[in-house]
Amino acid sequence: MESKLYKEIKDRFTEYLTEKKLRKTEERYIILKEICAFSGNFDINELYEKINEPVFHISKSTVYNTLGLLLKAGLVVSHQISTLSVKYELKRLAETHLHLYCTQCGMVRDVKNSNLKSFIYAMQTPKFTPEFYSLYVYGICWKCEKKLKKKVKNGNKKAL
Amino acid sequence: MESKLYKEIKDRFTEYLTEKKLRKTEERYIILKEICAFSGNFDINELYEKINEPVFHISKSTVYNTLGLLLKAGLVVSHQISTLSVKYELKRLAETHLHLYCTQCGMVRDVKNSNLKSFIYAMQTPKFTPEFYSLYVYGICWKCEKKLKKKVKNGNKKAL
DNA sequence: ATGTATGCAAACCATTTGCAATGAC
DNA sequence: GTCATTGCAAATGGTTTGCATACAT
Repeated sequence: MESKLYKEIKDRFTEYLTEKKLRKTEERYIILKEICAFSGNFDINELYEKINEPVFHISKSTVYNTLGLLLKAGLVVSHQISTLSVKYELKRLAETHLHLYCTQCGMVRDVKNSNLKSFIYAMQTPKFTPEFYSLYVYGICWKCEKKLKKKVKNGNKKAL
Repeated sequence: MESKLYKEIKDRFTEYLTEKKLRKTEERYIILKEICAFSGNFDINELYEKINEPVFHISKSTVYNTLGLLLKAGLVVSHQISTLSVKYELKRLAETHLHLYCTQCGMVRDVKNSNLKSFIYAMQTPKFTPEFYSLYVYGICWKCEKKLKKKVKNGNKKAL
C-alpha cells in the first residue's frame, strides 16, 4: 500500500535525483517508503531492521548513503540527542513537532504544536538564513518519575 | 581573576559534591573555572586545550568525568548537533540562548532571546516534567551564502 | 559503454571502560 | 586507612571509507 505521503515525497525525491543526475535505484525508493511509514522519529537500526524484514536485503552502507541523500535533499532531518543515537524524521512531520527527551531512560516523544513554527520563524536571526529548526525539551518522563519517587522513599540519596 | 559567575556556580557545585559525598578535587574546580570563562558553547577539545595551556596537566578522562558530573548536577547542558561534535554550555547561559547551526560549515552561533524561555515553558507537555530545552535553527550563515552565490554564478549545479 | 551505486570489510575516532597509582576525607 | 579520583592505555561501537562488483542511464 502506497501512502499519500509517500507518493508526494517520492516525487520530490525523484525530482532531486534527476536534477543532480543521480540514479533512481530500487533500494532508494524502498528506504524512502519505509521512512514514510514512521509516524515520528526513528534511528538507523529501527529503519534497517524494518527494511530487511523478513527477506529483502539492503546493506547498512546503502541505508546511510540514502539517508545522507535525503538530508541533502531536505526531505529528512536528523536529531542527534545523545552520543549513542542519531534520530531521523521526515521533515514534513518534524516541522510541527517538538521533542521530549527523558534524561533518565533516553525515550524521545514527538509532540505536535502548531504555534511553534510561526513563533520560531518570527524571530530575528541576523546574518543567517534559517531553513529548519528543532526543539528538544529535556526532562523526566512519567514512568521514570514514578521510579524516582520510589527510590527517594527508600532513602536512596545517590545517583540522580 | 575569579568571575562573579564562577563564584556562584562553584558554590552550587560544592553543594552538589557535598550532598552526593563526592570529593572536591583541584582538577574539578579548575575545569569548572575554565567552563565559566566561555561566553557560549564549546566542545571538549576547546576546553581541554584551554585547561592545559601552557602547563598544568589534566587528562581527557578527567575532563569527560567532570563534564558528566556537571551535567548531572544540572550546571552544564550538552548539545549534540552533528555526529562529530558535542557542544557544551553553562546552563545559566544556555537558558536564554538559541543556536544557529550552519549546515554548510558547521558553525554554531548562540543568540540571546528572552521571550524563548517563557514561550517554551508555557507549552503543555503531558506526562512529562520539563527541566531544560534547547532550540537549534539550521540554515546557512552569511559567509557560506556568499560562497554559494558565487558557485551558482559559475554554473556549479552539483553538491549542495 | 560509462561511471554511479551497492555491499562487504576495514578504518576511523569520539567516548567509555579497566585498572594501578594517587590523594581527599 | 579507606575508597573515590586521576590518568594512562585499551576497548567500544556508530559512522565513514575503500574498493570490487553490479547495474542505471
